[in-house]
Amino acid sequence: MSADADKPAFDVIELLFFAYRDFVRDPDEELTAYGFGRAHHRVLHFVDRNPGLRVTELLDILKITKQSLGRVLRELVDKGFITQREGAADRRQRLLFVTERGDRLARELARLQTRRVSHALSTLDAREQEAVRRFLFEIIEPEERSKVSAVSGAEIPPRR
Amino acid sequence: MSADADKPAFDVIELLFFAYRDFVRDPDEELTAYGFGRAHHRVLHFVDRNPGLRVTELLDILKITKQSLGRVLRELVDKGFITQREGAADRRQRLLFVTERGDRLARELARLQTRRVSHALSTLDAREQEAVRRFLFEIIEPEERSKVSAVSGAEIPPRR
DNA sequence: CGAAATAAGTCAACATGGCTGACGTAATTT
DNA sequence: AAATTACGTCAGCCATGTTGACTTATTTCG
Repeated sequence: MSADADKPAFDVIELLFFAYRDFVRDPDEELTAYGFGRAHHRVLHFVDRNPGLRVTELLDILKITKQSLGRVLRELVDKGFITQREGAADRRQRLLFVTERGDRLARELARLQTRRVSHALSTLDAREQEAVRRFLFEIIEPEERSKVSAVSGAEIPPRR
Repeated sequence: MSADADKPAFDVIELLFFAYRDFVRDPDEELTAYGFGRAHHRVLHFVDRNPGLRVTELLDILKITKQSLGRVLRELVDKGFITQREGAADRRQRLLFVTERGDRLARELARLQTRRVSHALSTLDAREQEAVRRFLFEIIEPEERSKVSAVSGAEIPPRR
């Protein structure tokens, strides 16, 4: 096989650390201007991408507790970046939507990260770009993969 | 070009989030048994990989403050996972080394992450694997790349 | 119908790991 | 001899995660 499963993959482990460290840098800076942090970014992002998201679904995506989410969600609602609407079928639900302001911020943050990602992808041909997507997808915990496919637009080409 | 620099790269942005979320999961669990957290892991990892690392260098790698590092470093030293030795040339320096215990833990944590990474790499051919390394390397802030090459064993094949 | 389960929110207390600012000490460099 | 550097430390603050307990409204199920 090409990958020695036994020999420590130090290089990729470290690249993941450094890449992620810098991947979240630009948004982090921008967010301080709004009094927000990384946690707010994540919530805003997934609500922007999935209008009408239920709170329970968001908790499952983020893998944090209801209480942790509660704090940042309240701030996002108070400052007018997210609104909640009662579910039509199930009135216990508080479906989440971004406001126009929320959408603008979400897209600005996505633009910053897209700039970085697009640059990196531009050094690869189409097949190699697909390989990157497959690699990241396969890093994800197996039971989580179907959920990621559902929530994210990412289409992962099959192995081989 | 293959990558639309304007169209938001939502798929890769989200894959990076989910992949990193799960990438740090196994070590996080293991670490609680020692009363350590993610911050200790990072310190232990880079000292294990770079014996004799200087404190200043470590600060530059982690991009945190001296005070933040001080806390976790003290705990790692107190619990016998890291030792400090006076620099031979410059006696102001406190060069960092892992103890035998430290080495064992560092390698165990690396094993967990290697398992995940190796699996993901195994779905790719050799050229695609190189593409993954190049992608991650290009995500890193340009001025940081040479430092990463120096500290990490990662050999990044040139673009094209 | 009534009981149980579910969706969501909230209060309180605590842990981790960042941060700033101010200082101190030893050693090296200029 | 003075300035700089490497490292450490005290004190306090902030963001974001945790557990545990409890409430309210609504839906589901026997």
